[in-house]
Amino acid sequence: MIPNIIPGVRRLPEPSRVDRALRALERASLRRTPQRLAIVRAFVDDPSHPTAQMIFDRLRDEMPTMSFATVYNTLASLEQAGACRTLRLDGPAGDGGVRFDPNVDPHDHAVCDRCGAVADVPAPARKEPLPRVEGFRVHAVERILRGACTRCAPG
Amino acid sequence: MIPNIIPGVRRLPEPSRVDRALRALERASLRRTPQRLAIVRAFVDDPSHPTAQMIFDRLRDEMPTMSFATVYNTLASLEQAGACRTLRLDGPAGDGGVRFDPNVDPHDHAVCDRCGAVADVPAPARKEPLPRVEGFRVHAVERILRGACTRCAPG
DNA sequence: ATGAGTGCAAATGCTTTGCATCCTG
DNA sequence: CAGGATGCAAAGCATTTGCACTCAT
Repeated sequence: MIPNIIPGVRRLPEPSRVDRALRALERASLRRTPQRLAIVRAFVDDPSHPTAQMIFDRLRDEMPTMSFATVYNTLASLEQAGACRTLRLDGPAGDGGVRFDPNVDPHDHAVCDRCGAVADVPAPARKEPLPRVEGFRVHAVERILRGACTRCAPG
Repeated sequence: MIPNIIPGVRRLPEPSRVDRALRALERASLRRTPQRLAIVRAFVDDPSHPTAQMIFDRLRDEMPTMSFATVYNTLASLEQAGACRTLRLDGPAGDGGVRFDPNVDPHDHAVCDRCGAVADVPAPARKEPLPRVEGFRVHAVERILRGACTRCAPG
């Protein structure tokens, strides 16, 4: 079943996303097992940045033997394969879990400090140069936009 | 495991920081107890973004009765009082804990993907306008600079 | 038959909570 | 003496691990 999402609406499955993930699995020489396929389908088009728990819950019905460990393993594999990213963005309202983001294109995250909702925000059109930091080689910049969603702070 | 401070050297205590924290406590009508004072002194000048565990360990010697709960309580109070900030920035090398940052001035964080070290990076001089996001009211932008410290990736 | 993948349960680690006690105002 | 603060231990979670079993190559 299709769970709660916050500001975004659940997009209809885009075959391209599922395909992209499956190709990533193949590239990493990982087998296309029923469990992995189910996990991929369960979250690859979900913009709500679900936790492993949420994904696990979604799959209980259609695949009652699904194991928690398999969810974690698969998500870790997908991340290694470049088919998803992991986030930790708990703020004041955060629930402390790792969240999985099937969107691997560069983008920021808007996080509601009150309800913990997360929304993707397209990266700025003009890409800025990586900042220089002494003693560091910067590979990427991750931006979290903290605030309140209109549902929590209307008006 | 506790990653060490990377580029920064532990600064000598700046009375102003301790004072600022104590004033924040006062403003929040929180008592200046020996435990809180010790906790403040133990991390307020530490740029390594320690975890509660690290702070607790530091205090074991000078205050053997110190309780873990008190460390958490005090740090939560300090955060509420605006005297510190909490971070979760575990990446690939992250150890999963909440980290405490006594620096409440606007700044970014450089995180080493290999050893988990964290360094403060002064915010860019020219401040950019807050990005507009539909369905959100953005209060602040948090930037994490992912990369490798020169200790992990020399040259 | 070899090894990847899975499922179950137990273990781990960080954080929070409950509650009795202590202390300060 | 009332409420804030502390200390201790236990409870809660999310995540990881160990191990036996299954299945595909």
